[in-house]
Amino acid sequence: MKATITDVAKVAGVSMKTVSRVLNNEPNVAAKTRERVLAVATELRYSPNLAAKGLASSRSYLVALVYDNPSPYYIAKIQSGAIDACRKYGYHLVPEPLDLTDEADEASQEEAVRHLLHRLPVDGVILTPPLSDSPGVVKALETMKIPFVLVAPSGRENGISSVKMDDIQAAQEMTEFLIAQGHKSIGFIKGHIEHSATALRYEGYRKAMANAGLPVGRDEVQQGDFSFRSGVTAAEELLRDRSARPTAIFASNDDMAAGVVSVASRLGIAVPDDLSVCGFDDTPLAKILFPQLTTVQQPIYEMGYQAVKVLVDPALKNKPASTHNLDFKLVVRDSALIQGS
Amino acid sequence: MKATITDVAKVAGVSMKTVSRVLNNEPNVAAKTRERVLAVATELRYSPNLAAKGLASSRSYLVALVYDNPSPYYIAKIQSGAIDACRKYGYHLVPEPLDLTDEADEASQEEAVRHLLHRLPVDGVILTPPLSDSPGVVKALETMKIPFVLVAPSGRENGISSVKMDDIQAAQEMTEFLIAQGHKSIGFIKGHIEHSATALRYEGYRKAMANAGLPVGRDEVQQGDFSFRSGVTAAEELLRDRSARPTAIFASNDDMAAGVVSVASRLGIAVPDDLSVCGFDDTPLAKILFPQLTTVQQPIYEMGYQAVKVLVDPALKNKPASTHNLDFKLVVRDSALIQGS
DNA sequence: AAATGGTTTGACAGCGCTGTCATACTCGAT
DNA sequence: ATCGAGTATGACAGCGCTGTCAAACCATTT
Repeated sequence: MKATITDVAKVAGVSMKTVSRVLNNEPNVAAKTRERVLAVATELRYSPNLAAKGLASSRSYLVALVYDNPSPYYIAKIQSGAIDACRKYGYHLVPEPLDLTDEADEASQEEAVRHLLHRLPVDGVILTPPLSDSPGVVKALETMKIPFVLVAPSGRENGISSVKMDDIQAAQEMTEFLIAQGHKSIGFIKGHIEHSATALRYEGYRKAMANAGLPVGRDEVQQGDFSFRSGVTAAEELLRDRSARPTAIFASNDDMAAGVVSVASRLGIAVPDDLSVCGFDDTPLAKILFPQLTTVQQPIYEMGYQAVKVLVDPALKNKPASTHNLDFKLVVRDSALIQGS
Repeated sequence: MKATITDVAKVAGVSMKTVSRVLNNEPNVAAKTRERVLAVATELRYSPNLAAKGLASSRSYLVALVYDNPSPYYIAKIQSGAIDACRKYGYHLVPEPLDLTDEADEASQEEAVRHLLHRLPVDGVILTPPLSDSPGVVKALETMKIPFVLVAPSGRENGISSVKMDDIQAAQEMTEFLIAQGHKSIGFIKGHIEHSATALRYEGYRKAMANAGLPVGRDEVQQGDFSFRSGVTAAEELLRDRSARPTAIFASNDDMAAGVVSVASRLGIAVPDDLSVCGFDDTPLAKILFPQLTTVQQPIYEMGYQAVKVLVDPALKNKPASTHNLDFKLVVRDSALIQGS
């Protein structure tokens, strides 16, 4: 049924070891031999047994994606990128949700991770936010000596590899875009206090406003929590004063931007004619909404892909920790259209 | 660092095999011995090496979730249920997206699956829609003799295990709910022609209408394709005639229902006062929309959980193929509220 | 006391592969 | 022709575990 290395070796008339060398692209094999082995392997439909490989080389060819993220959309995209990368390198991805809500203190978080990874010996771990900011989780991985990568961590952890996006820069560019449209009074809705992106996006907004010499009034910035409902509340506040309301609102995620749009339509404020609205994240919602949302597209898929690469690519593996900054993209749609176009 | 069975055996003063027996809950071990071994195992923080176990027993303790589904939300939920079940049974879940868009004919689909599963020897495969209706994929699994379960297949495949939900019944109950609200003219928007659920949901609608003795006018049923846009188009058609429009619209998924709601608000038709709207699926969108959508909640998580159970639970494994019908739930929200409440 | 049948235990091989190390082979320089 | 320094190949053990089968043990029954 399923061919083994021994079978291939026999048919090709070489030793198992040589077959192994060919299959793993090791050097020191004559071109002719390599060719022959390869031919036999495909003919016999040979495919390696991961368990045996793993046992012999004490590697598992498995990468764990550890997450504790409320957004299935975000995880799905990361996962999608990670799986594609895994396939390229002959690895497999094992998603491991980790519920830390019950583990308040650092020590028990550490224990939870340890327990999780004890069962499955993986060659690497990808930590997604908010886990990438959890000291307990990071510590567990360090003591277990399992290589890991942080996805979108907030701080500038040194000595740890990470893949991230420049939230500050993105928020800044989005704000600059609005300013370039002629807006002078731009409302901002902040995200959940505990989420690391919140501060970064706000900083980008402030920077852009400051650079343009535009004052930011106290009432122009509202606290939200990334939920639709908080967007509604914030928008009501922002749009309360008919005479002095902002001409644009930048919500720091799409859900809240959707809240803004819904309030605007209830109040009879036309978007984008009377009010431009921007979101952040480019969730599926952004395209479903009417009008469609101008937003920032994060390189989520790419982060997943890159994370795996950092872990398993022989060229990057075992190298000193590296930080990979991936590019975002401003997606301009109807909710904050270019004026006069 | 990591203890092996040999270590445990030595410390406990028994043979490796006995330790193995204890750890796998095999019978014929003296209670006292079992206890001692267990104690040593925990003391040594022993945890089995999956690769070695797999190699020796020619099992992998891995279950593949094979999908080709455009909806990340659906997959995420299935996956979540499947992972939880895997954890319970000591297995792990490996998601395997399978892009069949390039493989038109059955034979090449078969080959694609074979290739996919050739690399990773899994103990079972979960097929999600629309793959659960693909003859090529099913055939590949059959010839490879890999146990598999179908999630929400359309037909009544015999000899194959499946977990499903009764779409007909659900659509029927939703329609009956609307009828009970006093609606006599209920519009229906069908889903994508190629999707198996489309016909089932439509059938449920027709049944309910027929049972209530309500005629279904030609204009009352529109063809959609599960997209927001198609919901918009269908709603425009349904609501075109001001005088003879339906008082309720049942869209066969939430995205299309969202389309209906947006058209209604554009036309100044109040939901639910002038028009009740229902969806199907209970996607996150349903709660974000204003008004929130009355819809059908599918047991997606449960299907994932049950699927793994069928595959790995010793009590169900190797048993004749079984079909598991899981319960749906009508979620009544503002878009089709109970009258007068 | 011997025979019976069941329970408990262990010795050992081997799953399919890779790491290690020894051997054989190649070729340019002497 | 001879040597040395690679380059190419193979023999073999062993990764950590389980399946098989035989041995030892126990409590009955004759």
